[in-house]
Amino acid sequence: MPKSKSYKLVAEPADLPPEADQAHRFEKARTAQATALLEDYAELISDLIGTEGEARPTDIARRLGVSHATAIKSIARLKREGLATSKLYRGVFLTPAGEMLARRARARHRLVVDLLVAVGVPQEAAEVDAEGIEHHVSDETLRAFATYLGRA
Amino acid sequence: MPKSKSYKLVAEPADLPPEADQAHRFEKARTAQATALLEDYAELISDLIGTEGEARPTDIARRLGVSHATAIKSIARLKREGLATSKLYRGVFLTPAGEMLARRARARHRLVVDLLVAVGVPQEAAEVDAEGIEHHVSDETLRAFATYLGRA
DNA sequence: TTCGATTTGTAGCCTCGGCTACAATTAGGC
DNA sequence: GCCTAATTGTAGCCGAGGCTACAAATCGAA
Repeated sequence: MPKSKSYKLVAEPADLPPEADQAHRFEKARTAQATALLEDYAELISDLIGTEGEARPTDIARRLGVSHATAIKSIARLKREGLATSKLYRGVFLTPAGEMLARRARARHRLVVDLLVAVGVPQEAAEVDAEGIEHHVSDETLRAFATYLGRA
Repeated sequence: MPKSKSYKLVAEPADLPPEADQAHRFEKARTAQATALLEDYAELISDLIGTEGEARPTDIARRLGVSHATAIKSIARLKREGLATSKLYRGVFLTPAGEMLARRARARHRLVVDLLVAVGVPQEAAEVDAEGIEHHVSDETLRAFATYLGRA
């Protein structure tokens, strides 16, 4: 059944079938989800090193609410991706790439919380929701948030 | 399923160590992610039935940008969860529960897009980001959005 | 009606991110 | 210094959600 012709308001890649646009959005959301966990770990490891002096797997696990085995497995993934390093039975450290990821994740997190609060979301709800939202906020949207908050 | 907080596998804050709060937030984000796919499917199926008269697996797959096999497998999960029905080689339909989920997902999606646009995010970026964000917006935050947009 | 193209479904494989159970190592109390 | 407790790491299981390849059913045209 041929559907009626739609029109696009946005240029980008010339003339794709209309549903490709939608598919592209879902794909974006999926890839964002794939990096979400890495961002959470990087941010947390950075925090722990800053406040505790070191980032130990059990602390990471407790903070994230997962078993230590899960945390260690995820840390292994961070290492595979070149974001962290660690030696056997020693703490975890971030590579420069990991630090950068953590810094950007933290900045994004704060901006999202502040934006939510600014539009009237209660602080606690903002903190909770931001945890899931932050990974899906594009740079463009982030800039708009900063502008809205008067930090352009 | 709705994110009812009536049953709690996780204790409330206040009488817990400080890091439990953080763990609780991460857990919320994880469970939200678990229902995200179901919401996307329900919303899309509802849309397709509305605009095309039927929801066929291949159309669903194309819109979501996944293989038809993946779509069919996910549809099977929707059926397991009591959100959809289908007979062999026939289209997919939503149960009342599925319809409800779709309706709420769509309303939330629109509210998120509108809120983003209202704070200055370009339309196209808002559409893209909302796809990932919508699943992590709590009812409380949603109400704040509605109030902000003057639709309280 | 028959036959090929399309659609739908099945089988099997992969990675990821949970988990428990168990093993190895380190750290602390005595 | 030694022995126990805590920590760290490993193995193996599970389900979710991707994929390809193949099989079965339906549709449509000749």
